[in-house]
Amino acid sequence: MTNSTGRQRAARQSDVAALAGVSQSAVSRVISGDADSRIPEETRKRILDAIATLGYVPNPIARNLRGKRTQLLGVHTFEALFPNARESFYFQFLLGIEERAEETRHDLVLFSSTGDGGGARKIYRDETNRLTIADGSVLLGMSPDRDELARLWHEGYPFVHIGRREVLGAPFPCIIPDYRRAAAEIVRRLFDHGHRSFAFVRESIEGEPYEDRRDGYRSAVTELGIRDSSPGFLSDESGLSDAVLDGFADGSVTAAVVESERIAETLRERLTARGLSIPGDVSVAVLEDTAGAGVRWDDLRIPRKQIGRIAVDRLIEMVEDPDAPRESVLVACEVVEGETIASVRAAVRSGSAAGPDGSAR
Amino acid sequence: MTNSTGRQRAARQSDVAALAGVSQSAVSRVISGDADSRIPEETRKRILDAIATLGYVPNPIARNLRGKRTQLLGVHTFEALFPNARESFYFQFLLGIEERAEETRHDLVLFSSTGDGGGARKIYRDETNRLTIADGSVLLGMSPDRDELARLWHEGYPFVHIGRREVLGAPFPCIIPDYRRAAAEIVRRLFDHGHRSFAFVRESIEGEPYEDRRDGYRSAVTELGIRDSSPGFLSDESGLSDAVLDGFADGSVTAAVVESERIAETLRERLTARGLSIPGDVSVAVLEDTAGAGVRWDDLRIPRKQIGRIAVDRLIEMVEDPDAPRESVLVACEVVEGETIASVRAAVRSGSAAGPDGSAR
DNA sequence: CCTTGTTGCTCATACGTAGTAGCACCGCAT
DNA sequence: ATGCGGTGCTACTACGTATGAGCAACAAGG
Repeated sequence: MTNSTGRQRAARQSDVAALAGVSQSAVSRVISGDADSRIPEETRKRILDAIATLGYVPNPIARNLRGKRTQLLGVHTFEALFPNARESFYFQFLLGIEERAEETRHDLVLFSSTGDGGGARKIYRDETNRLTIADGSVLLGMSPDRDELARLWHEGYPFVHIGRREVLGAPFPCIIPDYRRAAAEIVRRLFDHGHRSFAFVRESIEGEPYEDRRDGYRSAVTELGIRDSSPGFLSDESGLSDAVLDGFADGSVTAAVVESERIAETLRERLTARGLSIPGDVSVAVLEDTAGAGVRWDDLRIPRKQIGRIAVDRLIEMVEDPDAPRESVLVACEVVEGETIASVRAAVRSGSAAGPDGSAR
Repeated sequence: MTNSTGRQRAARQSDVAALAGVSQSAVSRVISGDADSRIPEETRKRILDAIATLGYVPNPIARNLRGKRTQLLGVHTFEALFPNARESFYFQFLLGIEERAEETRHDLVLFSSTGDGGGARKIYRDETNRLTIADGSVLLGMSPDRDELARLWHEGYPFVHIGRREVLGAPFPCIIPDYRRAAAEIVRRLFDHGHRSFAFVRESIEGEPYEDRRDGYRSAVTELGIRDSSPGFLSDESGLSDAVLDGFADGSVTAAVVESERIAETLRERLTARGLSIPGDVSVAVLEDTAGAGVRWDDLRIPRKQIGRIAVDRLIEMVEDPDAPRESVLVACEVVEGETIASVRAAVRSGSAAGPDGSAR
C-alpha cells in the first residue's frame, strides 16, 4: 500500500470488480459511461465506491491499445528546441500548441529521443516510428529528409506541418505564414512611399518559405510595373554585391527588401561604410520578424502562437476524421511599421547622394 | 497501402510472421534481439525482409503494456507554460530537461490536459492520473494541493520535484536551488563591504523557496553578529514599511536584502522619492535572478537548465531502480555582481544623509 | 403455460507485444 | 535401442481495457 519498498502493482479494473462483486466488464462499462448498458444505480454506486477505496486510475495505455485515442498530440521538431539561436523561435509555436492542447484536453509529446544528442532529429530511427504513440503530430522546423515525410504520409499517420513543405506524392496539410502576401504588401507600402526602383537581397538558404517571399516580391513588382534592380536575385549568393550597393549610392535604387534581419544588419553596416543612412538614403524592409534589439525595422510579424493553435485544430480534425480533406492553411502575417521606411522625397532631401529623384533611370 | 482513403491498419508482428512463414514469437525475438533464442541467420534474414517490405514499426504502446518502459518522461507544470509573466521561467527548465532527455533517448510528455483552460492544473482529474503514461515525471511550479503530491508518492509513482516542497509522509526528492547558501553569501558580501546594519525586505508570498532565503539570511546575520533591523521580517506584510525607510534615511541601516525584483523596484522608487540613491546611500541585493532590463542588481542566478538536467537524471535513476534512495539535491546558485552594492565608506562619502558611519546606533 | 421483451449483468475476444515453457527433430554417444 | 543435449522454432499466456454477443431472471401479455 505504501511506498516503503518501491512500487507495487496499481489497481486495475479486475481488482475493482472483485471488491464490488461484479465482473470486469461491468466496471469498464461504468467507467466509460456506456449509455446503453443498463447498470442500475445501486451497482454503479458499489463500483464507484470500490474505485475510490482502491484508488483505481484507468490506464490510458491499455485504453489506447484497445483502439481508443491516447489524447496525446505529438510535437516533432527536426532540431532540438534548445540550441536554436533565437530562443523563442520554437517556443512561440509551442505556446500556441500548448494553449490549444489544454483547451481540447490533450497532452503533448515532445519527441526528443530520435536526436543524435547534437540537434538533428529523425522521424524514423532504428526502423521505429515513435510518433505512433500520439494520435497525430505537429511537425516543425527544417526537415532535411523529405523521404521521411513521404513515408509518414504514406503510412496514413495524421500530421500537419508548420511552414510550407512540398513533397511529391505526399500532399499533407501545412500551416503556412502567408509570406507571399506580406512581401507583396511590403512592396506596395514602399511603392506608396514613392519608391520605384527596388533591390531584393536574398538569403543563401533555399526552401519553400523563401520561395514564397521571393514569389510575393516578384509578382508585386511585376504587377506594379516597378523596376527591380536585383543583381543577385536569381543567383545563389547572399546578394549583397557591390553592384547593388553602387545602385544605392548613385540613387538609382531607393528601396531594399531583404529576407532576414541578419542580412539587413550587414546591409546597414555596408551602407554606413559608404556614408549612406537608413531610411534617409535607402528605405529597407525585412521579410521576417526581427528581434527588435537594435534597429526598429519595418518588417512583418509571424503569428506563431496563432499558427500553433491552428495546427492543433487541423490535426485534431484529421485524427477524428481520417477522410477529411487535407488542405493547407494560409495565415496572414501582419506588416509592421518600423523606422526604416521613408518616402522618396524625404530621402532625396536629407540624402547626401547626388542622384536624381526616385523615378529617374 | 496508400493514403488515399484514410488510415489503414498498421502492420504488426503477426503480419510479418505470416509473410515470413514463421510464428509471431519468432518475429518478436528477432526484433527485441533476444540473445539466447536460437534463430538461425537464414530465418532471421527472411523476417527482416518481411519487416522491410511491410514497413513494420513496433508499437511502443503495446510494448509498454507488456511491462516495458515507455521511454517517456512526463513534465507536469502546475500552471500552463504560457500565461506566466516571465516567459522564460518554465522554458529554461524545459531546455535542460529536453537536452538531457534527448541524450538519454527519452521523449517528453507535457501534461496539459488537466488544465481548466485558464491555468491551474491538477494531477488527478476525474479520478484519472494521466502521469502513468510516462515512466516517471518531473513536477514543476507552485502546487496548490499538497495532497495530490502525497497521493502520487503513496502510489509509488516515480517523480521528482523542481524546487523544495515538503509534504508530510511523502519524502519525494526535490531538486533545490540553494537559496540558503546564496542568501548567506550575499550577506557575507555586504559584510565584506563594511555593512553592519541590514534590513530584510520580504515578499508577501509563503513557501519553501522563501523560507530557504529567510533561513539563509537569518543564520548568516546571526553568525556574523550583524545587527538586523527588519521590522517586517516576521510579519506578513511585504515589509516596506516607513520604519524601514526611516532607517535608510537616517543612515542607521545601510544595506537591504530583498526577496524579489518587484520589491527591489518598489524600494528604489521609495528611496528616490526620499532623495536617496542606490548604491550611493543604500546597498541593495536581490535574492532572485533579475530580468536585468533596467537596473543591474546584485543578485543570484538560478541555474535552471542545469536543474532541469539533474532532475531528469535523478528521475531516470528512480525509474530504473525503484528502491534507490530518494534524496533531494541542492544546486548551487551563483551570486552575481551588479551595480547596487557599494562599500559603506563610499556610501557615506557620496551620501547626502547626515547619519553617522555604518556602525553607529 | 408459452411467448416476448426488458433488465442486469457476464463471457469471450481483440488490441500488439514479450517472455516462459516446451515440443519436435536431429546427431551423437552409450 | 536408448538416452542426451542441442537446435529451431511454436504455443500460450499476461499486460489492462472495451465491446459485441449472449444468458439468466423476471414481468407482462396472450
